[in-house]
Amino acid sequence: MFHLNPSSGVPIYRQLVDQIRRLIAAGQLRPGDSLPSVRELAQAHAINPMTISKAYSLLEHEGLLLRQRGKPMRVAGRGASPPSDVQGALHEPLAQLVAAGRQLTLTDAEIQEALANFLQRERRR
Amino acid sequence: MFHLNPSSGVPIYRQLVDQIRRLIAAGQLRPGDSLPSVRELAQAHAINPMTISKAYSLLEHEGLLLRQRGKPMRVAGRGASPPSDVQGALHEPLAQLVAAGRQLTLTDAEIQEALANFLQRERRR
DNA sequence: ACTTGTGTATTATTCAAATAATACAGTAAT
DNA sequence: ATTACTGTATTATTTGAATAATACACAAGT
Repeated sequence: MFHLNPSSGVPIYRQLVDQIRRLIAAGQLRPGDSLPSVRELAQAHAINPMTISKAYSLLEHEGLLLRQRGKPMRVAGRGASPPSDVQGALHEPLAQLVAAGRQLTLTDAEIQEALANFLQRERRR
Repeated sequence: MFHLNPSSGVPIYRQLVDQIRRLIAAGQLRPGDSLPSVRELAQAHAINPMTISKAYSLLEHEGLLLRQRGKPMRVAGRGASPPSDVQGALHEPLAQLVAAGRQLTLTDAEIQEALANFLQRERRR
């Protein structure tokens, strides 16, 4: 069900997180669907159950998965996710951008313009 | 001249590489300019000269810097400086920000608003 | 109660990347 | 030749993330 390559440079738990996120986004996994047990996956890929659990936990923290004690993880429903801390989650990338801009002696307006241009270009693709 | 944070999660040598790349792209550092000596930078930031050297070597390998035995590193290229490419210089931090925003399912306008807010707050400090 | 299935908290281990120590080689001025 | 600068090759050490071992808690069927 999943492609996990232990020697790819990308951590296994991250490969799993990315793949599950994509499957949910694409609708392959739908709200209510349950996921393979950590032991099942662990055995199939010859890795430790905790590695799978780590991936599941991250996705649960993101609001994409639901945990139910003693039962398998399930895909969460849409909009069922708790209100995310937008300012908090964006703080780091914002700070990075602004620091980079300042180092180039850009004004605030110029930084905003750079973002506007970037979004504009993306929209064109 | 540089902002190096040893406890940021991002390796120091990589922070340096990124910043120098941006400064060159934006024209802040021009062909022929020489860079601070590894010891100077190392002392200023209380880190090992080899860490700086590692950054310099990577940039030399990229063709952005020139090494001259016994002499300081210099920015590669000669003659007129290439046109300043602020947009290109900021591409990475911009992409990071937008990716984070998309992850939160924000609209482009909301991402721009978050930046505006951030700048506003900074101005107040 | 027992068995067999969930996930996971806690702790230990592994392993590779990042950093540092040391010694060396080139340049240039004195 | 000496001094005072450059950067770096080589080696060692540190550090932190990724992974694993172990033991535990809950659920559900028997």
